[in-house]
Amino acid sequence: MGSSWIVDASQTFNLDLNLDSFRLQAPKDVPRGAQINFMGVENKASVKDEASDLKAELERMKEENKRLTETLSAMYENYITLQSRLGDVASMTSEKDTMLALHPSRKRKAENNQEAKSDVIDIDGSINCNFNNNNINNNNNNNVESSSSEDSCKKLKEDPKTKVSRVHVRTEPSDTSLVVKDGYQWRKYGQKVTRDNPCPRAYFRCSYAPACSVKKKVQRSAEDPSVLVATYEGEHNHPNCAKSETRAAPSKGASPVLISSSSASPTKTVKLDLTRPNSSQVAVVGAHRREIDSPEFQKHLVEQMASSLTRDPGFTSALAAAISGRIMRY
DNA sequence: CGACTTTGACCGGCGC
DNA sequence: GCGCCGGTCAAAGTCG
Repeated sequence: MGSSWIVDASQTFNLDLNLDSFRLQAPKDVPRGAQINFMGVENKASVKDEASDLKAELERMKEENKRLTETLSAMYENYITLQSRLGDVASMTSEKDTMLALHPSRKRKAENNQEAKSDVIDIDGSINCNFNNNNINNNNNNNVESSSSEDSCKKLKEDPKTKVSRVHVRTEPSDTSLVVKDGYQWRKYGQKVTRDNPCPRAYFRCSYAPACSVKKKVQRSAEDPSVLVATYEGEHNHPNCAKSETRAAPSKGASPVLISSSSASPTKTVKLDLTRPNSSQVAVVGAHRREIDSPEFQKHLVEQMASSLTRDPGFTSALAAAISGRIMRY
């Protein structure tokens, strides 16, 4: 009884238990009829008091619940505001990134710094970036500023034709796997803890076609562990293999809406958070209209959305409840 | 039994 | 030249 009440159901349950306990207090040797009488006469008043206390408690809890909900929504609004501000700050620091990229003598250090910075930009500012500049839609291969800072550094020695793209995926906090579902079949070949991030980085190779040289690195963001950062290197030389992917990547993986990289810009970062409704995602989609217009993308989008919904136990239970409710009504 | 994951060892590049 | 670091390899373990 000393414990706090959490949900209405538990209160009902506890109330019943309480009544049971009263019943149990009755002497066993008393005849049945007398037992009922015993309860009714001696404990009726105390049960009523108890019930009214619980009712008051319930009201208090409802009030507290309401307050907590309001606090939560206020915090969420603050979070969104901070995100947009951080995006502005990140765009201001992009000039510094470019300067660092132009001095490869400090390659490794610069790379680390830039990687950290690009995380900041991508995690919170991707939507702003996609909105406010035309880098992604701009089909200009030589636009150094449009590529990520990490890539601008590597470009100095890497094959410039190697495409590098990043996808940020928000996952459930409880989800510790490093699986990003993107419609392809991946084989993990290594995992390493890097210096700049306590979370391990997983290395994947495309296992669908042995000749496919695409590699994928997946690591949790150091700043927001709920965000998975998937870095793709190279290009698939085979069609998407979404149906066989379920075997390689079990159901627990995060499932982003895939925004494929194109030759337009060497590096492109897109974050689509399917775990919460966000009107700006529609805007991101708008920014990638050309890609989205393709039937392949639309098909994949539908598949991803369907699989996201069917994997969500909350959705399935709500669906089941809705269906059973309808059946009961009929 | 085959495909996949895990994980310690190894290798090469880079900075000092 | 040495040590650090990221990336890769490969044997052992796991799973369906």
